[in-house]
Amino acid sequence: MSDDPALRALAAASFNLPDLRDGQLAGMTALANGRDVLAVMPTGYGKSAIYQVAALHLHHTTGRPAVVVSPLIALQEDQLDRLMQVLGPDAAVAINSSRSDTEVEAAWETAADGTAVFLFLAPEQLAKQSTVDRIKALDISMFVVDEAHCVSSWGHDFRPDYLALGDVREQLGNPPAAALTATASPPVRDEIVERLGMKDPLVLVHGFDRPNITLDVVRHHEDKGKRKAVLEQVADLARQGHGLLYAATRKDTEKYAAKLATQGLRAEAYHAGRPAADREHIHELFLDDKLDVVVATTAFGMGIDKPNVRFVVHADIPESLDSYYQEIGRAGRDGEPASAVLHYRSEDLGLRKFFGTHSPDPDSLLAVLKVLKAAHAATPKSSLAELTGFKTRRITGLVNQLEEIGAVATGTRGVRLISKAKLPTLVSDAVELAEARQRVDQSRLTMMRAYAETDGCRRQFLLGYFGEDLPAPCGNCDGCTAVAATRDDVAQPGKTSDGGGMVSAVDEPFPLQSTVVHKEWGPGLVMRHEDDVITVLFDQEGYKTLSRSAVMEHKLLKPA
DNA sequence: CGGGCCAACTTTACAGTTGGCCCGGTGCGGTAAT
Repeated sequence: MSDDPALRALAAASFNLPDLRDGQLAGMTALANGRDVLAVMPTGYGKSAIYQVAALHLHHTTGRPAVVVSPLIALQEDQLDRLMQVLGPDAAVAINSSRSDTEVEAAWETAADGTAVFLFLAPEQLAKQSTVDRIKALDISMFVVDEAHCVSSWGHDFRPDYLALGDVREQLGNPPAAALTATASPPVRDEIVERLGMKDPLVLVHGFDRPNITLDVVRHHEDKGKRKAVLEQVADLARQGHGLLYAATRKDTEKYAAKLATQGLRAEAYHAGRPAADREHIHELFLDDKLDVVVATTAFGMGIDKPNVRFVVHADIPESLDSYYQEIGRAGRDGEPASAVLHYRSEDLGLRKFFGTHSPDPDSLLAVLKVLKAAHAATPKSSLAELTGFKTRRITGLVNQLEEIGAVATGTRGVRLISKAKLPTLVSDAVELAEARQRVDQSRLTMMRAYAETDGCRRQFLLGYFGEDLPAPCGNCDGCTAVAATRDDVAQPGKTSDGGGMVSAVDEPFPLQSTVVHKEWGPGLVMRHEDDVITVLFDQEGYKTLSRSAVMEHKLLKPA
C-alpha cells in the first residue's frame, strides 16, 4: 500500500526535494493512501510539500485535482506562482474575487479536463452551493486546509465560513483532508480535527521550540514610559538587524513609525487601513532588507518567510499565547540569535478584552429560527438572508451558533431546523454557548497575562502551553537570567531553577495533558504544573488555575 | 476596558483639571462609482 519510493522519487524529480524529512514523508504517504493528516510545523520546514507531492502523485495516477483552502488571496497567488514555476503553467489555478468571470470559467475548465493539479480558493467561495457542486463534480483527490489555525481563530466571528468547511467536506464525500499550520496548541489541534471532521488523523508536530530566540518581558506602569522604552529598544535592536514592532492599533503603528523615522530609521507603518499598493510595497522593501523595522498591527505576517528577522518587539500584549507565538516565530528563522521582547502594562489587557467581547444576539438568533420553523424545509443561506434582511455573512455566523447547539443542520439543500425544543430554549442555549466561548477567550488572555507576569522560565511556560515539556529552564530568557543573577557563583543556564520550577512528574496524580473533571467546571485538560499551582483548560470555562493543596485537600479534581 | 480628544470649568488670564463621548484587529466578496 505504501508508496514511499514513488513519493520520494516524485519529490526529488518534480519538486527538487531529494532529502525529505521524516515528518514530510510520513505525511505524504499517509495522504496518498487516503489518511487524514494534521501537520503542525514551522514555516520553512516544508509542510506544503506534504500535500503537494501527495496531490501530484494522485493526479498522475487518477487525473483528479486537489482543492486547497487558503485564507489570503495574496497567499494563493504566491503558491500559484511557485507551483507553476515547478510544474508548468495550468498546473495550479485559483478561484477568487480578483479574477474576472472569464478567468474563473477558464480555471474551472482547466480543473475539469484533468490539466490542473491544484485548485486554490478561500473559504468564502465554498459558502456558495454552486461552487461546492462544481467541486463535487471534479471528484477531488484531497481537501487541503492551509493555515488551519484560522478555523479556530477566525471561524467563530471574523470569518464564519471557516467553521463550515467540515460541512463542505462532507458534501464532497469526505475526501482525505490535510490541515497545515505553524502554530496550534493542543486544544486548537483538537478543534481543527473536529471542525474538519477528520477521522483518526496522522498528527505530525515538529520543531516547536525556537531556542535561538531570546524571550524577554519589560513591565511598565505608565503608558508614556512604555512608549519611550519601546522606541529606545527598537532603535537599539535595529542597529543589529531588521525586525518587527507589533502594536495593537493602527494609530499607534503610525505614531511609532513616525517617531522611529525621525531617529533616522527606515520604518513603515503597516495595517489593513493602508492602500493595497502601499502594503505590497512595504512587503517587498522588508523582504529586500530595505526597511529597518515594520511597525504593524496583526495584519502583518501571514505568508512572510524572511530568514533574517532579528527582532520582534511587542508594544502591546497580544490576545493569546497562540498569537504571540505565531508573531515571534517570524524572528530568527535562519537559526541565528534573535530577540522577542514584550512590553507589558496590565492596563493594556483592556483593549484585548474589548476585542474578545462578542455579545450574543438573541433577537437575531430568534429571527433566523422563526424563518426556519415557518419554512418546514431546508432553506439555503441566501434565502435566509433575504427573508431576515441580514447579510449572508451574518447568517453564516448565526447558523454556525445554532448548528453547534444542535438546533439546525446544514445540508446540500440548505439549513433546516432539527430540534423539537421551543425556540426561546434554543436561543438561550445559543446565548449560553456564546458566553462560554467568551469565557474561553478571556481565559486565553489570562494565560497570556500569566506568561507576562511569570517569574519562572518563559520558554518552559510557552512550550508548556503548547503541550511540550522542557525539562530544564532554557537559560535564554529574562526569567533564567534573573535566577542566575541572584546566585553568588556564576550559574550555568539550563541546569536548575529556584523560581517557577516544574513539579516532578513522579507521583503526579494529574499528569500533563491528562483529562480531569471538576464538579463545577466539568471536564478539562491539565496544561501546567508550577509550584502549588495546577493549570487546567476546561471545555466550558477556559483556563483556570487551581491550588494544588486545595485540590488535594478537597478532592476538587478527578481523573477522567 | 482604557486613551485621546474636546468642551466646560475654575476664576479673572492662564493653565491645569474634570467629565462626557467616541474609538479600537484580522479579509473575504460584491457593489457602486468612475
